[in-house]
Amino acid sequence: MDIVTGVGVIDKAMLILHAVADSPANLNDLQSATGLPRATAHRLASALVEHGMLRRDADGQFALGHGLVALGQAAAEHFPLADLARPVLEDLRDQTGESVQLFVREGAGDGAQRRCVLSFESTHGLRWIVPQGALLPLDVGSAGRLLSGESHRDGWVQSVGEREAGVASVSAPVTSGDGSVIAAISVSGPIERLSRQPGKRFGEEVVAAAERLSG
Amino acid sequence: MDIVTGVGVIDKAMLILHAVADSPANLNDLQSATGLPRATAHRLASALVEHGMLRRDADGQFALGHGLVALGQAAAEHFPLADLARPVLEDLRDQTGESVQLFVREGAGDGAQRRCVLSFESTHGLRWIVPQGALLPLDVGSAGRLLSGESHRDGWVQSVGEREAGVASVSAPVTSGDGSVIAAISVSGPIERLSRQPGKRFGEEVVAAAERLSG
DNA sequence: ACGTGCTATCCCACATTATGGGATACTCTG
DNA sequence: CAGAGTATCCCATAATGTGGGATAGCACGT
Repeated sequence: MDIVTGVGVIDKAMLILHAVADSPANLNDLQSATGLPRATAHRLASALVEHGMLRRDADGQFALGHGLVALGQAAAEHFPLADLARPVLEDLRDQTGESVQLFVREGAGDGAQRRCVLSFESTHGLRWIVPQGALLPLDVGSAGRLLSGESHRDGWVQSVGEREAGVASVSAPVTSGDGSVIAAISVSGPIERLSRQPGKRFGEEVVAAAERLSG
Repeated sequence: MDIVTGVGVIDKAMLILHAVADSPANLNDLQSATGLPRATAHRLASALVEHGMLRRDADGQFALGHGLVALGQAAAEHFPLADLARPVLEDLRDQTGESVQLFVREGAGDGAQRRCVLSFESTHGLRWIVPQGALLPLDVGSAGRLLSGESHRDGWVQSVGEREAGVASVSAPVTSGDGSVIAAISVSGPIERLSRQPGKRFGEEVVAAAERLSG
């Protein structure tokens, strides 16, 4: 087995999925991308094909399968927040002209992270992009600190050049009926435009958007 | 182990995913839906949560995870045919007023099936619905027989009450540059509207749509 | 407050399951 | 036809996942 022992089949299967996620891959690509032995990679990939998580494309390469898009759709349907948030975020993006995102906390305890569920890009030429589905750390960035429980005096939290140099952001919490934070809305862009006090600049707008969603 | 021995971890994981796909489920639901022992279901589900394929919702229930929507999106991006087909199918639906679908063959040899990649519903009150992502048999239904290699003299294949009583359909092949069949476009609806010769009624339209996509 | 029924989570000896090195079968290309 | 680059198959080995049961946590009703 690999140097790292104690990894389960599911972990290996996920390695394969993510290796294929970027672009279709043949067995050799899989092997080098995952570090798995050929036979193992082949067996797992074949099993995933059987279940529609992967497919063989015209060239015989492994690509993400159609079962995955079906499951992905189902997943989106079972998460109504994203649908509700779409128009709100779009409005916010138009108001501010900057990139806006919706983050949710994901994972337990120490390994917790935040996931960008929704992302609309700034209309400016110089724009800061967070891809949908991206996983970001929980301890840096305004939305991250917000989701990790940091208090927000004015309804928002800001950060300047914290997670990424040159990027500033303001975030506000989306709360459920009982007041618990279930998500965070974030406006982010270059410091040059957001200034060193992004909260002053866009705090009100972000909070308003977050409140439209809360409840 | 279960009565059915020889099933792999991945198969069990997929059981769990599909059990959750319909609606969020707690551990007991999972247990009865999958037939897996509690401990096993719990361990696998937890592993899937770690990888973002599942998540714990507000009630602690297992639901489809955000990682899944990200992968699903990526999968859709890597399958350009679906995007190209969208406007074509929409036009076809408007022309015919009936439900239209795009099918691709999936799986090898004996266990081959067809997957509905795209589905637009008829505007009629009485409509025949094939959900996106659905897996259908390859040996019945016009699109099924088409994808399993049946010849199509007039450019289309029809079926009447074959897979489902009361439902008729016409399908035409989408071919790649070298003439091989890579997908099938299908118009289907109640026999009352499509008649017992759906090919005569909508054959031309389906073939035209399929040709717009081919190549 | 206490018991009761429900659930999620953890533990550990066991053997079923996945493993992976290597042999084989394909499929192009020159 | 030789040769390189593939995918696929095989099978002895042991590492992995298993699952019965024990524990912990939670919510409700008496």
